[in-house]
Amino acid sequence: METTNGHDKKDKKEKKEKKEKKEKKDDKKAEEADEKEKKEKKEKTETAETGDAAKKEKKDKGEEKKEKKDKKEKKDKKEKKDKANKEPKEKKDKKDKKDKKERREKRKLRKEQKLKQLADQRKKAHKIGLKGSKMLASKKRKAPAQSQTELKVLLKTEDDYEPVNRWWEREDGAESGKRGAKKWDTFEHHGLLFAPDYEPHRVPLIYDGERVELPPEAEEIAYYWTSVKGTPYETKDIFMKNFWKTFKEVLPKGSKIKDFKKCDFSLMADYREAERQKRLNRTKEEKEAEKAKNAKETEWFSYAIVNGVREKLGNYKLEPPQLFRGRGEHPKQGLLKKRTFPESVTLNIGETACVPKVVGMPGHAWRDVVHENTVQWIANFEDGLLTESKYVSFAATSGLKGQPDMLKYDRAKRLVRIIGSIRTSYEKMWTSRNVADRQKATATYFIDKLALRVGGEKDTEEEADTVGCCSLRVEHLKLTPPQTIHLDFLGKDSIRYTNSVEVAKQVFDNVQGFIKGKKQEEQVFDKISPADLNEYFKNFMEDLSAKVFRTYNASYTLQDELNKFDVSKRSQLSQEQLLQFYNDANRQVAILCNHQKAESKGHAQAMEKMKLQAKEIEQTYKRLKTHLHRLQEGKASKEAEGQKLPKDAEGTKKKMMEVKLRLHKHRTNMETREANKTVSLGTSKVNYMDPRITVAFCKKVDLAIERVFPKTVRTKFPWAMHFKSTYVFE
DNA sequence: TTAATCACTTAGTACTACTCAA
DNA sequence: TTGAGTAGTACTAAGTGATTAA
Repeated sequence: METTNGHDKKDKKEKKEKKEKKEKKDDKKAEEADEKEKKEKKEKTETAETGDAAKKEKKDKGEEKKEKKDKKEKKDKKEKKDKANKEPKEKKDKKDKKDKKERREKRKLRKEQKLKQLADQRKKAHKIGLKGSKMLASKKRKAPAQSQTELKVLLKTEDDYEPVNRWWEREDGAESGKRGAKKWDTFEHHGLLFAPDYEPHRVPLIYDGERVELPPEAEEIAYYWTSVKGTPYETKDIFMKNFWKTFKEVLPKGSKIKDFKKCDFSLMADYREAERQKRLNRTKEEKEAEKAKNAKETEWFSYAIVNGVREKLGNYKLEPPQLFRGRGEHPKQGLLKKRTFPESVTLNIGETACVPKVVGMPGHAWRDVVHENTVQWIANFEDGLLTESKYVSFAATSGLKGQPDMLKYDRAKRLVRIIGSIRTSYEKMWTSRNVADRQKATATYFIDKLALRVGGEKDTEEEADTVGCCSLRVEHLKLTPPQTIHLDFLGKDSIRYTNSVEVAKQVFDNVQGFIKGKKQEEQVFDKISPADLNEYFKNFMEDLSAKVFRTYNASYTLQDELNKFDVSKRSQLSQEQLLQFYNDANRQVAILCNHQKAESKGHAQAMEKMKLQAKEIEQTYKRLKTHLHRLQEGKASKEAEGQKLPKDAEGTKKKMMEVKLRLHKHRTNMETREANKTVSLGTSKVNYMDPRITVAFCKKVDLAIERVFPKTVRTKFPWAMHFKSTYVFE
């Protein structure tokens, strides 16, 4: 048990007294500093305003008042201090506390007054500024820009800024970023924004050549169908079948609509298109006004306050009803994803916070309200179709998302240090007598070398049939001796992965052994699951799992590619060329992780056009070359006039250089476009590559960070921006 | 021990606003 | 000035991995 002796008590008393003295001193200092700042700011502001006599008088009067006020305050303070000194210790302590509180409140009040005063001044100054500018305009416009700029600078107060939430500098960051850790003590938000009601348009459907007006319920489903017009869903069998099933269910009894093929939705589709055009044709002002109106309406919902700090939310708008657009061969695509009502929503909020009202849905109520401070969601709701619940959480720019994200890159960085021992381990294990161990080692090899996802089990009746490493089937592999494996399967989002790799001889032999005697639809790694692999990884690092390998691989590859940059040639390169170098590195990562995108509609056509343009440029160059020869032989004058060619050899040479450069630029452009036609660079940038590597590279070669990180990415990684050019991912 | 659930990250698509060359 | 192409962003589907329940 802890004990306290007399000496300790004395020490404590002394310390306490010292502390109190210090606090008093600090309070006084703070007050003085406040006053000084106030005075200075006021002086500056007022000087900047106009400087005319009337204003000065006001200022003088104001100062007089302020001085009187100051004196009074000082007098009050002195009196209190004297009085306090005379009082007994206990009373004095109480009194001190009370005084401190009072002082705090006074300071707060003064601050508010100051802010109000400054805001008033700003309003005044704005008026004066306007007046001033008009006056100046009539008087030869004497440097109006300068005086106005000054006003702007001086009139900014703390009112104009929100303190930066430097969550990455918090000492408890590493702990609070972990899953299951306490996220908040106080937590409030305004609930969710429900999707607007469907508004019937009464545009008929044409059935078998006849116009049929549908009841609102059926019209709504039919109208959703027109939203997939022009997309691949329109012609997909599962989608059509499921839509028809949904549509039939809402048709009135005895409806003559019996056959999907006889349904013509074109009038509705035209109506949708007309509405879209109407929106597109709005004037700039109309668009801006609507944007501002929407922003005002949604602002209320878009932030939460976590431990007193404002944090941006992500998907606070609930998903509107629509036909489900599952990827690949998802068995449920085309079915209706129903509207979400408050009765399907559970809110998570601080115990002492006000439970937000259900806005726009009179008579409805939240399903439940909970106070879970170990999770990062503000609400969860049942999906209107799938048997899962979805979460409403914070934006990627928030601290709550940023903290674990930052830890993710540190985890991948720690993997760099132990990857050697992991490789030694699995290379030893791949010859084990135990099949499960051999499979574990071989699967780890694929995850390590090819950055494959781990590949969990899936319910193919509810989801599309896609696979990852552990769920690979015999049909997905082809083996070519001595040691090449061809992979061809549909991965996440039904994106096709094709790759032919020369693997280690032992890996080749193992895979050959695993698939021997198995049917095409049987699993290659039938003795292991993702959980087994993750358990194995825990032997090397407490928080290592299969997905860390992808982060590690992406970051390592990026750094490796960027290291190829020859700094000695830096001065010869433009920002465009530097950007291209970076994007090439980024592309290597995207290819490794198999990040794809659909080829844009006009790609082939655009490429054809570019090829023609390239030919034209080539011809121009040839023509110039011939022209130069003729000029040198003294024959070219007539042709030069007809074709607008330069009149002398020097001019022609100069023109030739220009055309050559243009051709080079054009060809590079074509190559890049072709190389990027199905490669998506953004996914690895946002999710996989350690941002510090990019920041360091940009600083090293003097490439503007905005060229590689758009605003959203920059605000997602504020913690990475201050790293130096010497940062290394190792 | 296995399956189900929960909580989170990763992913491509669709749309809009912006940019730049013709 | 226009229109094609691109960048940026909102949206939401589809993964992973830890925890809980059976």
